[in-house]
Amino acid sequence: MDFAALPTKGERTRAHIVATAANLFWRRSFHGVSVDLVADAAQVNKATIYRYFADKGDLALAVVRFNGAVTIETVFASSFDIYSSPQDRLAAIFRFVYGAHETMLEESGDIYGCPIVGLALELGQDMPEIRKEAQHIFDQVENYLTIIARDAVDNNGLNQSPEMLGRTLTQLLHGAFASARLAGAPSRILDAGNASLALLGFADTQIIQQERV
Amino acid sequence: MDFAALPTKGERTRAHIVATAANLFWRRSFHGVSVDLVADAAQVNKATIYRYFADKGDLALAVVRFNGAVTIETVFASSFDIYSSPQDRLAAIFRFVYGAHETMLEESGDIYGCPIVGLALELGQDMPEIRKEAQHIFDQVENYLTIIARDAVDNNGLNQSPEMLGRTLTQLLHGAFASARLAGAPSRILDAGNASLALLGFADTQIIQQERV
Amino acid sequence: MDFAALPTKGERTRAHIVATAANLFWRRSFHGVSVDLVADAAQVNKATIYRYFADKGDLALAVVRFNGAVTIETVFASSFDIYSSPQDRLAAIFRFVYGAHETMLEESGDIYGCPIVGLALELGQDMPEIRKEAQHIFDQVENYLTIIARDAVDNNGLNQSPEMLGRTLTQLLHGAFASARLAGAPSRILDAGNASLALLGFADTQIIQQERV
Amino acid sequence: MDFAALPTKGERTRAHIVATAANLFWRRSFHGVSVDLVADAAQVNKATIYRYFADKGDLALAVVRFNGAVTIETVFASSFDIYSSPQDRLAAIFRFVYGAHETMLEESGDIYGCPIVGLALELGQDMPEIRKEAQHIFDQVENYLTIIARDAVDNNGLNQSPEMLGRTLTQLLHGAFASARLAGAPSRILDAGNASLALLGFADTQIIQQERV
DNA sequence: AATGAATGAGGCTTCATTCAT
DNA sequence: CATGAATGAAGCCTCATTCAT
Repeated sequence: MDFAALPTKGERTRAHIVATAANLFWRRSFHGVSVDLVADAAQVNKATIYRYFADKGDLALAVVRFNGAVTIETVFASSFDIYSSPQDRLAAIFRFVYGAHETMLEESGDIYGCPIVGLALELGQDMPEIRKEAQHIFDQVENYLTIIARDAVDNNGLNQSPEMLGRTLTQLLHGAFASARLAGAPSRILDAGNASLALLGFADTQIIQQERV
Repeated sequence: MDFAALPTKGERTRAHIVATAANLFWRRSFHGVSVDLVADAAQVNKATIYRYFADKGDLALAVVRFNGAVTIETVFASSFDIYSSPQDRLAAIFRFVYGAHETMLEESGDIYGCPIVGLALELGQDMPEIRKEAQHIFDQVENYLTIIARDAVDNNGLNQSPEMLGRTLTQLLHGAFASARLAGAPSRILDAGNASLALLGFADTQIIQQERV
Repeated sequence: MDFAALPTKGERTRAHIVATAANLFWRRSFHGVSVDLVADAAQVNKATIYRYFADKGDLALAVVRFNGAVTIETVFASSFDIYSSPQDRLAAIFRFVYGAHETMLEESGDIYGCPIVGLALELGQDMPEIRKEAQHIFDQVENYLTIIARDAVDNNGLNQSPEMLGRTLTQLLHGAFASARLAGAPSRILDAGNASLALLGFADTQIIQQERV
Repeated sequence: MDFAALPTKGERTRAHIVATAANLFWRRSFHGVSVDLVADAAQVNKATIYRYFADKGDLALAVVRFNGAVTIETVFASSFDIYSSPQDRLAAIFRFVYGAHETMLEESGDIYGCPIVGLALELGQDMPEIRKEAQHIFDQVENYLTIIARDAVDNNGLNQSPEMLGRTLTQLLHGAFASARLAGAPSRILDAGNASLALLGFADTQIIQQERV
């Protein structure tokens, strides 16, 4: 994510375009954003975009990969780095997602749903690679959540398979995004987070919004 | 849904256009389907579409309403009509959704996700009415699921609020669609269904695919 | 060519587009003319062009067919209708081509070569249909010229095969267009015409420019 | 044509670009080849091309000159060097052209027409210099063929002017290229060659394909 | 109630060309 | 001498929409 650190100027330009497009596609969908608009927003000539991406779909694929990398890194890996108990990790993950939604709502007055699923739904039919990529990302997510589930099963002596619990947690996370977007309410993320904790036997733990500056 | 029963020819034409568009938008997204294509598929002149709908967005709104009505009627109301116990009702709902996914996969080789959420995600930004409508539909869904949760809480003596459980069930259902679509696997619906049953304390009950003709 | 006689309005529009494009492609080559320009020249919206032609190449194909039909009809068939002796027919053909070149030069200050060969050379590689069509047209031309050759062989007792003579006449006609275009001189058409007559044993006959109004 | 012999590296680079472009323009026409493609094919940076040529048209002009020089040298001058009788010279010229067509067909599965006329037809309108250059080249060709015609007239006592015969031979050569390209048949070159010999009174001589390795 | 025909705007992509290194 | 990077203009095509019948 540290563009300035990228070796060549070209790679920096490319990364800048991807980040710009990621933001736009997230807010307005793939078809709602023209290549012209991406170029304008990135302050780059349209032809420059085509120097780095074969076509608009190729850009979308790069965006999905970018979104996936950012998500895994900043949400999951970092929660695992900071915390070690399953309840802390899970709470951290949902706290992060919730915080992002709060910020989103404040800054742009709206809530946009999961940027990976959004693109995958819109383009999945025409671009199988995009769906493959999204699937791959959520396999990773499920892996993280399954680890949490396994630790919870061990700690709390649940008699459910960690794998199934991991899958359920993943689906709940999907549902959290969808319902937050439809209702326009970040609190739906908290609902899903608390339900997830309850599911793993941490009924006492509640996700509480951190103070944000 | 029984078009032939509609009084005037105009109403039948209109309903036919909506049903055709619903199918196309579902499979290929809103922007992936041109008005020309809808006209061709419905075997209707393009100008006829504009006789019944102010613009393409208006058609999309009608499609969302249509999808909502069909879903509530054929999935939720009908499950409630046939069954009375919470576990039977829940199982029936998921069995229906699962069956629809199996059929979808067989007939078109792919799985398309929730048609209501799909349109809401794609158009939510530009057409608030559509998101409102989708929200309204899922409020009804949540109502149905909350009733089931309440009965389960009563039956099984759970110490969770039916409202929160209803919400969680709704989110799990959202997640079921998303994950089935990404993975291309109808079994994800069964996973969510069984998790839902477990959540309500019906760990013994399993949703099993009915014989289909 | 009588557009007003075409049954439907659509067919007239289509024919008008083809005729306009034929003229432009002839003067400025296929790639030298944009679809926008064709639309402007035909006083038709660009989208209207795409209502009648799948793409620009499809329009070029229609143009080649049009050019072929016009050529066969106005040059060859009509010369055969009016005259019956081989030398009269051949002279009429070349007189017509020569006259067209003179007019061209007067009206636009330049000479454009054969519109069929021009398009075939430029597009033959990417559009085999176009070359096929051009080949078909010149097969017809060769047929006409072979008939003339056969009659000449009979009349003048030449000991060459009419088929080979027909082919040579066809090649000379090709060369006449090329050399007239390169030199910017209509007289090259007369040269080829007189050489053709000589070839068939009509050394006395000379093609003379008719008085033109 | 011996690039390695060129004094400076720059001249070699330039010559290499011209030769590469000549080949591409020949096969795919001027507008069908982008500067990018020329750069790729020549394994040279695009900016390097603009170091040696003012613009793409300038490159085309260089290509026409190159084609002309190669043609005159390898086909006409060399035939005149090797042979002295008119029929041998003419036969050698057509044999060469025919052989080139056979090779072309074998190596690339297609036949491309005269590269000089092709460019002149496509660009003649926008670039008068190119047409001038092409005209100049074919004046030289006509000179060579007129010399052959003159010798034939002397030898065979024909009562036609060598100049007119030279012109006819030139036009037949043009027609040979055009008809070979349209029909995709190298044999059309032989047809024109034999017709040319017959025209000069060498009815007995036939051009026969040489054994090629 | 329905249709064939037409349109303006805009989308995606590519091109020839130049700049800075 | 050569290159990686960038750009403005233009090209082809499609879309949603309307008109006249």
